[in-house]
Amino acid sequence: VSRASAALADGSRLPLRPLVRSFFARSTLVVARDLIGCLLVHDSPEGRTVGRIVEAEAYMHDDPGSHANRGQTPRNSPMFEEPGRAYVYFTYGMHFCLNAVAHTSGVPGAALIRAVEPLAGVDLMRARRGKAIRDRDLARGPGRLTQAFGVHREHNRLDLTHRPLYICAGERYPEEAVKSGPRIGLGSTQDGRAWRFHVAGSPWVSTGPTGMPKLAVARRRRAR
DNA sequence: CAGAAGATCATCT
DNA sequence: GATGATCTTCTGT
Repeated sequence: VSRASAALADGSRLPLRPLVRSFFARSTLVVARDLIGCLLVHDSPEGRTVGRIVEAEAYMHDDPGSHANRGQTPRNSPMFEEPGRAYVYFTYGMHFCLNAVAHTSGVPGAALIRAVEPLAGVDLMRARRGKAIRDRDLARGPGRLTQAFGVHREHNRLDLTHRPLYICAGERYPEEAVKSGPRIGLGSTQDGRAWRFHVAGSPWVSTGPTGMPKLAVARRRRAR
């Protein structure tokens, strides 16, 4: 845990500088990479939560696994809109996932925020997640993260460059500290278009030590 | 309108 | 490693 996180731990008098829109108006791949180390902040009615992004995933338009791959639908329409917005969708009947819309020149794309290191508002996160949840599990995974931060359907399309839900510049991790690899699962690309980024060795990432986590759905699909 | 799949997680063995 | 929870969205007819 770095000095910065210790400083953040006591509360909210830190310099939170929201990212500007041009940050998101780049290739989805680069945005996903550069989100590593940035701070996710939610100023909700219940209080503020802050976490350092340690894992993100790029969904490019030509990735078969991207919601936008087969054209625009009501659900994925935020991916076709202005970069810097949130794309929040509901999945598996229980979970929300938070993406930052990122692309250039109208080509749809989004970066899924998969895990953060809790920095502030830990008590609030635990209140939302459950009393017995260990710190490590508060926001390790896209569904857990949205639950800990109180992100719901209503946050879809919100502008991530300002309150209440925003992303701020943080420490940039050096290249050697960030691992990347192809996302796995059905329709995952072998050509390097669908990429996951995470902080190497961080206990806060959902990615396992040996590589990518298994996808239950792909497994079960295979079994049938 | 029915059916299937899903950018997941908690829990059990 | 395996299973159930739970429901939205999309596709095909």
